[in-house]
Amino acid sequence: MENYQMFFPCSSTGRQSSFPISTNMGSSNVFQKHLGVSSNGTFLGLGTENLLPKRSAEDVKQPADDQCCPVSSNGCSAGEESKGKQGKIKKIRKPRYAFQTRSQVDILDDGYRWRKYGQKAVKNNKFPRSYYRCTFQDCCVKKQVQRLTKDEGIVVTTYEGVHIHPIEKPTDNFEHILSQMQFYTPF
DNA sequence: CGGCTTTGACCTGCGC
DNA sequence: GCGCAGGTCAAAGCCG
Repeated sequence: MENYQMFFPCSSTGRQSSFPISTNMGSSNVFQKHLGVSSNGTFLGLGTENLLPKRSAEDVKQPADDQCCPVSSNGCSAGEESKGKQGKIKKIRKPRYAFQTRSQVDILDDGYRWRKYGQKAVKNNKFPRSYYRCTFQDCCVKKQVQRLTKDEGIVVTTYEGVHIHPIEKPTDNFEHILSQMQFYTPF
C-alpha cells in the first residue's frame, strides 16, 4: 500500500511547504475539514491517495467531479455499505488525504472525536498502524495513524472521507498552526 | 454502566 | 490457486 502521493516530502527543517490544495484536494473546504494537525505536532506534509487506480477503470467508474468524495446523504460512500461480505456492491473507496506531522504523540488532537477500531502491524515498519473512526453519528470518516520507521518523530495521519459536522472541540492551537502555514501550488 | 481500547480472527484484494 | 498484507469486526477487558 502506501501508494498515496506525499506532496510534502518529509523535511524536518522545512519552513515552507508546498501545498497542491487547489487541485488535488478537490477543494480547500476539504482541507479545512480534514487537516489533522495536533496541538503538539508540527505539520510537515500533505498528500492525497486515490486507491482507485489499482482497480480497473470499469470497476469503479467515477466522474472526475466525484473524485473528491463520493459521499451519500449521510456522508458515507456507497462502498462502505457492503462491508466486503456480500460482495455484490463494488467497493468504492474515498480518496485519502495523508498528513505528516512531527509529534511526540500518535494521537493528534484535530478537534474531532475518534474511536479506535483496529490496529495492525505494518510490513517494513516497526510501528503499528492504528485505525480510527469518527464517533459522530452518521459520520463515517476514518483515519489511519502511523509512525514512520525512518523517522520516529514523524506521524503520518491518513484521512478518508468528509466530516458532515463541525469540529466538536475547536482548538486555538489548530488555528494558530493554520495561520502560520504557507501554501503554494507547485503545478 | 457506558464508552473506549485491545487484540485475535476473519475477509478481501493483489501479486506471483 | 496460494500466500501475503491491508482493512475490519467483534468479544473481552479496562476505565472514568
